Amino acid sequence: MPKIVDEQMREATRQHIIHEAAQEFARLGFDQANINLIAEKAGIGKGTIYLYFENKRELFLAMLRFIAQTQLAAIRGALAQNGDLQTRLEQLFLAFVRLAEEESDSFNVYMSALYGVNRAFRTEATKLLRDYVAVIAMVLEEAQAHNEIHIDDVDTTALMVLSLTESFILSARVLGQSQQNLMAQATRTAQFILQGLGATRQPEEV
Amino acid sequence: MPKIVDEQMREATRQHIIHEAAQEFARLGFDQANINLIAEKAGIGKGTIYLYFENKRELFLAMLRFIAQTQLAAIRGALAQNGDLQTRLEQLFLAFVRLAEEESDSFNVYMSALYGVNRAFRTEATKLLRDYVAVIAMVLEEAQAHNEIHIDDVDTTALMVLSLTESFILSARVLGQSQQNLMAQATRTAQFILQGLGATRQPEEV
Amino acid sequence: MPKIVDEQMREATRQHIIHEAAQEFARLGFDQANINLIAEKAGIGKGTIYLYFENKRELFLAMLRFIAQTQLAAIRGALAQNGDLQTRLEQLFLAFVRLAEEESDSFNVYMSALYGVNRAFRTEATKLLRDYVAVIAMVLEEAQAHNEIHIDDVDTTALMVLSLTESFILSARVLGQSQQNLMAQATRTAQFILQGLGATRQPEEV
Amino acid sequence: MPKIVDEQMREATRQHIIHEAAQEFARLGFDQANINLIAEKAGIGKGTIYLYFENKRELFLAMLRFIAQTQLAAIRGALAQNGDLQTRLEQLFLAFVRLAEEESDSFNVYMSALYGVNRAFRTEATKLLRDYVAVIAMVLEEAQAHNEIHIDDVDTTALMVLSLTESFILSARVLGQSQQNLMAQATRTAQFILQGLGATRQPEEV
DNA sequence: TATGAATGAGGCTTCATTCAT
DNA sequence: TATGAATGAAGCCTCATTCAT
Repeated sequence: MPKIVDEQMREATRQHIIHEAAQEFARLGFDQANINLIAEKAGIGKGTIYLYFENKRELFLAMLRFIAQTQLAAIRGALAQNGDLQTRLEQLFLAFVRLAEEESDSFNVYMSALYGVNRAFRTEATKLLRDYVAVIAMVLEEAQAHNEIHIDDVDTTALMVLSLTESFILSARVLGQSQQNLMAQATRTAQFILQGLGATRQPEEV
Repeated sequence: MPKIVDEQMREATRQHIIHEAAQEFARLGFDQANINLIAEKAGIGKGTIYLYFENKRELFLAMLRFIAQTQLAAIRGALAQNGDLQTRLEQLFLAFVRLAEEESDSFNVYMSALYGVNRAFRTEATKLLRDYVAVIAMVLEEAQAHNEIHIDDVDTTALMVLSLTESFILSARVLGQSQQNLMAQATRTAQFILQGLGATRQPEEV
Repeated sequence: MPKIVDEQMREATRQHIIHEAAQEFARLGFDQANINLIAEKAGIGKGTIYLYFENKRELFLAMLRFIAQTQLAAIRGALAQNGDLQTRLEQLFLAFVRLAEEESDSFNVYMSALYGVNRAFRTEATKLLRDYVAVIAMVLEEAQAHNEIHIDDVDTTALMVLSLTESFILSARVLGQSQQNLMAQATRTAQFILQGLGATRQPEEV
Repeated sequence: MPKIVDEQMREATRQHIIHEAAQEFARLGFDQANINLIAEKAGIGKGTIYLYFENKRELFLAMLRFIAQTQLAAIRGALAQNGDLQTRLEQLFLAFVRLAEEESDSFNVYMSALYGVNRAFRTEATKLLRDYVAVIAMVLEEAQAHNEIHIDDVDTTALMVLSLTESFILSARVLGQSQQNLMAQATRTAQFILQGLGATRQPEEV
């Protein structure tokens, strides 16, 4: 069945292009990134890229969707583990720190899309933001079911948790803090959030 | 002394160009914005812009610096008023909401620069971020002097406060929440922060 | 002998490609026509077309030759019937009207080639023009043998007859006249030509 | 008043570009013609051409309109002179021969547009065809007023006259006849047409 | 000082053609 | 023989920047 092999090859090439594209887009942004250079770095011909993506914009969106999947999977993985809310919030924080560091290209591209001016990209990036909020909301509801906390508006609170986590890391990176430094803040930030939520049983009081 | 008058005229024109540039840059981003169109909207010749700014990039940076000054002034103004920490944090929050709404062009441009990929712009935008942190740190230290709170690392905490505030607003806007909705969150967010900080006297307990 | 069957198959495929090519070339012209699309419409692979034709240009020329054969056969058929010159000129006119209508793709392609700018194509198209003139010259000579007319320069006159017939139809089509309208002009145009030739016995005087 | 000088300069440049464009379009056709080469031949920068014409297509159309004006003026001039119908038809014929020879670029471009496949161009070229027919129809009506001829459908007859004249010349050129040869056919073709029209007083009978 | 016509580098995209399977 | 994925030359067009006026 060469069909399946071909299909696998095609998908592999697609992923490869997306990977190279992410590097270029992260380095230069959408407009300054050069399709020809992406093709060259991917080791394929200029025209070949158009066999996989309709145009530059679609390549960017495909890359964005791929990044979103990857990042969401990482976050879901971090929150999947059992533990009390404090632990899970720490995991969330650490997962974001890791993403920002290890997938910094993706992270940058994603943030650019989210807070940048291109509406088409923002729409796509926003989907991931919603997914993040949903995942965190679910964690909060579980904590609530276990009487760890009591909150009125779960979604807004989830947004607050996400914002704090993400933006804290982003700002810290912009200000030049090391990954080491950042990770050390995990417990503290989780405490901050828990206390902010008025957790019924605050960890350090146990 | 026509020299001074000329100098005033020149500065006025400069500000005018920056103002029009901000609109275009906010609308389209750095790359998609068109220098010729900015000149046209500013009512000056295409070449004239280069008598005020070396090139497109310098125009963008000049605009960024202007925005930074304006925004920082707004934030300083909000925090200048007397009151307890809760009140001041609410003011900080409200000031950001207003900025995001009333100076949305500037706000967008600034966020793009901060989280975007162009290093030159990020460097400039980061300066504002540092200034923000410094202002908030000062407020926190005052509150500490008044025994309202006790915190170890003032700078990190200030960053946390800023991150939460700014990112919360940014995310809420991306998710489509109205200014009304946002403003209603001021008290709640301030409480969240205060509790997170482990404030010695939590407002609702009074 | 599978050899012959193969040869027939090959020729059939060739004709099929030419047929589809004619539609595309007629619709879009040589440059805008897309080889890949022609292959697709012909139900064969992109590469296969190059097993039958050296390149796009040769495909176009082959198509042109095929069209020329078809059209010349139609004209010969129209003029083969017995009758006086008036009748035969009417038949000639009607044959062109039919060609322009029923084989409009071919007709368009042919006219484009003849009056277009590509020298290679014009050369090929000119061959058909010469054949047309030759066929009409023969008819004129027969009429002369029957004392229907007397003309000095048979070739030039034949060219005149062809020009008038063909161009009249072409112009009428360009101006949007219907096939019905055009066909009604057959007798009149034939008379016009005959009178123009100074026919010894003009039909309407009989 | 630099405005007028500038306006004249601008128009001169425009005409110059059109002139160079006509050569390239006549030589290679619309698709094969190269905008960059046209600019180079016109002695201007690549981008400059777009200050005068929106895009390649508009340049082609502008050129077509210019050609149409020029050709129609030539034809009108030829028919403006007094004289009987025979003389005027000869002048028409000679005018077309001259156009085909002296303005062969324009003539080719025009014919390509008229009989080619690009609809947009055909529409524009058709306008000239209508103008031609109108001018000839006017001449025929004058002749009719002078009792030189009697015709029922002036427009159709005018189309016939135009078709014969134009196509005869076109075909003769395609077949390689010299301008000398062609011009010698003027009287003969005019007679052919007059007789075809059933002129009341045929020249050779006088 | 102010202008805007002119420039040309640069980039996305198309598509005829090739070639490994 | 048939295929279609891959190629890369080629070209239209944009726009930041220059410079003569």
